Amino acid sequence: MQETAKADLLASFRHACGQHRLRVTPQRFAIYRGLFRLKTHPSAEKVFRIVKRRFPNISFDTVNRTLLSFVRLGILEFVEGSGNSRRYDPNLNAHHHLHCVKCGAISDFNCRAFDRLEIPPEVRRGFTVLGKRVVLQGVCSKCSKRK
Amino acid sequence: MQETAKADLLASFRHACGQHRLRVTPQRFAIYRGLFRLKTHPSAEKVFRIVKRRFPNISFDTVNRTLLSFVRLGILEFVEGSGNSRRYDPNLNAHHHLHCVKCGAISDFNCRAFDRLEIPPEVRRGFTVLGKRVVLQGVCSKCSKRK
DNA sequence: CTTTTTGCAAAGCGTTTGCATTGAA
DNA sequence: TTCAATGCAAACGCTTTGCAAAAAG
Repeated sequence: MQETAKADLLASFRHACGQHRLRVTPQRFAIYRGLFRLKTHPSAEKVFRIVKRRFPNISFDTVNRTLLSFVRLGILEFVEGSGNSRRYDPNLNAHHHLHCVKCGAISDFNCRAFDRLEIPPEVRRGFTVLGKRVVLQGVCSKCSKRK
Repeated sequence: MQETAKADLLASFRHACGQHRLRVTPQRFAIYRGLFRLKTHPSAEKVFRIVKRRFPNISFDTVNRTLLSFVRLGILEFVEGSGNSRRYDPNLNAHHHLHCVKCGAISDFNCRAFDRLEIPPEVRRGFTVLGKRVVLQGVCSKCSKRK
């Protein structure tokens, strides 16, 4: 069962790489696998720590460069963050974000009404829209409690 | 006319500072004035260059620290940006953002329908909403032309 | 007079680059 | 065998911190 899942993942990874003339390396696949286990919006550092557990010799630079490549491939997206380090989002389905202004946490929420938003035609003139998201700024429950 | 505008701006600046026990210094006022001349989403570096034209001795650190203070005061907001340096937004009215994924430019657009979006009650449970914005990712006209 | 703020310098942190070595195709 | 990818180290850019001197209240 687990093995089948892994084989499927590898197949789809090979497919994605093939389309973009990217070589299939064990490091890249380890990063790819690691990403789909995460339900968060990790920084490169975070992905590095996760992948390092299974692949102790991997270097931070490889992780960083691979993440940038994956964005180009469309496997990942950058996430708008007002903080220090760049954050990535492996969830390509329609969803929306909550930004905690205190701790910097980014979490997802779903809302069908938001998904259906129509972009005004004037905006489309002069700007090619690739993605659409509602971002709510505020204070998360952890930070509210911490007072 | 210009002088009146400046006096009004100073009065409102004094008011904002008074409410937060922040001292009124010429540097801070110069930064405050500079911000309201800008229609963009500047980085600290950009604000520094603008303010330095009228206040040549000001240091970058003062600008940087002042911007952070202003965010605490509510004069400014952080802007979600997927890039390198932190960006600020002096426009506190309801508006929405276009992010160019190529050059990192952030521009505003207005849309009454977006302004009126109702936030789902389940989201409000557990998250105190302070701001709401639609963010569109895409390619700006300059980058489209540049091919 | 007291306390905050400024300006400068240094430290810190994340990201990017250059290059020799390794490994995929 | 070729050329891209890796790992390492150094460079870089932006942000933050510490501190003495200057300025605000």
